[in-house]
Amino acid sequence: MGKSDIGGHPVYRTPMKQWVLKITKYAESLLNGLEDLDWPENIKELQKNWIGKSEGVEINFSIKDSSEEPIKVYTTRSDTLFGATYMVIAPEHPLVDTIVTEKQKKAVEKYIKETQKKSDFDRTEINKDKTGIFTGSYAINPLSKEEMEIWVADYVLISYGTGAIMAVPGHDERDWEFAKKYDLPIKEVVKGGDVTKAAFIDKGDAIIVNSSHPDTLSIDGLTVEKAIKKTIQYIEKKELGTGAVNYKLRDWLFSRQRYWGEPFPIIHTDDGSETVKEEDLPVMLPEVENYKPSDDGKSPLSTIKSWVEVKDSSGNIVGLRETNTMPQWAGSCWYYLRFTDPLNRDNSWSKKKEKYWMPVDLYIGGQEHAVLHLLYSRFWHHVLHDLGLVSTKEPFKKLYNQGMILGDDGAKMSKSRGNVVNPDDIIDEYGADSMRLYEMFMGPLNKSKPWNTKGLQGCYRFVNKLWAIIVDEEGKLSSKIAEDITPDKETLHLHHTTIKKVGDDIENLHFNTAVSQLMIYCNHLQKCNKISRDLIVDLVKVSAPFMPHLSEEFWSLLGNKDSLAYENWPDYDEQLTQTDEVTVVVQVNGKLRANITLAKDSDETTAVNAALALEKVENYTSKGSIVKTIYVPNRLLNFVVK
RNA sequence: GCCGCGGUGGCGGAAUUGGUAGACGCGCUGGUCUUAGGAACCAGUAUCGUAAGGUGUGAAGGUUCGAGUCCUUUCCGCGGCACCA
Repeated sequence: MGKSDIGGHPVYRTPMKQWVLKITKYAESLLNGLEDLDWPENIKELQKNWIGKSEGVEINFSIKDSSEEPIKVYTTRSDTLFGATYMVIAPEHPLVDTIVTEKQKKAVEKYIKETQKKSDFDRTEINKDKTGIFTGSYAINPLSKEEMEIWVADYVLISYGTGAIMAVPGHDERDWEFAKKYDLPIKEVVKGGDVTKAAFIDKGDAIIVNSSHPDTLSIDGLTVEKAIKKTIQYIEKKELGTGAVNYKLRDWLFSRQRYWGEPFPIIHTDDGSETVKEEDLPVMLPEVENYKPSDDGKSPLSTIKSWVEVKDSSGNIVGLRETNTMPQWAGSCWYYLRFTDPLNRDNSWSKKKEKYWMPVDLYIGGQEHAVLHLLYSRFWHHVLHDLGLVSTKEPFKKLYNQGMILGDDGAKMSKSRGNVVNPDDIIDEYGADSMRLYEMFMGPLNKSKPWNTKGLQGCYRFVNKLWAIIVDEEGKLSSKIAEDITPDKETLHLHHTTIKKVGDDIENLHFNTAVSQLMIYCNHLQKCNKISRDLIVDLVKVSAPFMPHLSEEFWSLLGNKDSLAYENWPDYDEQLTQTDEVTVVVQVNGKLRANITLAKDSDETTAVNAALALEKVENYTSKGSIVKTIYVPNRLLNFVVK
């Protein structure tokens, strides 16, 4: 038995009445909604797997010599029905009691008791040795008409499908393992493997064998896919079962026995339960000294009599408040909606504001929320949408996962490893702008990357460099900066390229290359003796997202009263981002041999002539004859020589 | 086991999407300045080679005039799921 982390108290299982949200009703909706979202593929995949849709068929297996209702099983592989040689029902299955024979009763009861003792973890441990017990009863395979032993085993879960399976040991690894252990028959019905050695589970183009019976049907020779279709058709026609869909997604346990959490607005009365009247909402937590758990495992709220008891005007107790509280998710599932209208006292949000702001254009968050938060809030939003309370079906249009900053040893930061970097210390020493800049510069936003204080120092150096360009030693605007300067061609080119690239990179969340461009530009400006004031104005604006504090400082030094935050992004001249001379690479047989500088958009003849005039190139081309010339304007010239 | 992501210098990472691999930064080497240390600045820095030149994006093949980028096989690392019938 486990012990609690704090205090080392024993942990045990106990049945409790809880609140559950029926998220399973929205499984299909949540799955379909994923399609149009601009989310990372892996997150969509995680949600898809979490929902775990599977399509198959539910089939009734009648019990031999019994008038009891048949056992219903769920399978996705109805093509292997002829290979089903035994059945297994979960220990919790309601039919266990009625099926078990007198002779086996004791053994089965003992087995069920044992499984009850196991934790969920032990029961689902994959490498666990499978256990089970024969019930003494038999079922009839509806297609092969053969008798099948019915077993109870805890490798079948009551919570999935129908809680009962047809076992096909030839083509299912779990069933194969179980059949081997208990010496149950293994039958090959899909060709391609050796079922005496292992279950053969490939589907691909595999062909069905040993699957016909004169009184039912034959699927021999069909592919798995076709056999599935044909068997389902037959099963439905003969009313042996129906097509069915299953999801792994479970209903959502939504109550906690804690103080901190929204109370459920429910009052229990002698006649049942009712919701708190709208004018009495919200139900607030009582202010108390002690919110430690109670001794009996109930919510701490249950011990606060004055809060629990709801009285009418004459002081009679008319009901008792629900004392469970909601989990943290209750807030995180809809906070973004409240953000659209945070001061609204009458409603959670107004339709107008919701319509204006929603959906969230870009949601940046960690990958750890891939399934829980991001699935739960989608669920709430779907429900709200169905209730007509929000205007979009999906809450978050684009999702982006930022990577984690690791310790300088490349491992996740943790106190026990001693590799934690405290931002406050960094900010004290280098300033918030240097830290921000470094975090942007480290690498792609979505990648995890190790912290490196040396790298941060590089950014700190850059910040100082920029300061030195703009500010003189007395803290005034540098005398290098003047109104009447005409920038040279190179400076102008760099300037416009920088505005363009930084803007584009921000748009694409490529902050690291945006910073790099700023560095390139500043390295150049540093060498200039005179700099036009106009250029500095723009530079300060494009630096602002990366160094907001310093940029404001520069902005005010430039004589502005208002915040830089109100400025527009500067324009750039596309013409000036281009150069009129380009370097064209000359290759011979794909190997780099020389560079030539040409006027922009030169034609092929000009390029070829310029290239062949070079001795370096000529040396190679003269070794044979030029059979082909590839020219990519402004880029490359390649001679194919044979 | 299944699904997803990723392997580029000593390190973090660039590469206009098939067209000069290594931008920018760190580190390192040499230099200027300095009594010295630090800072700052200048030059160099994938690798083998004195050079000419050769080789290089985890590995092996393939497509192409040309591959970090596309295709096939394979190895390694990270994340998620895991008896879901």
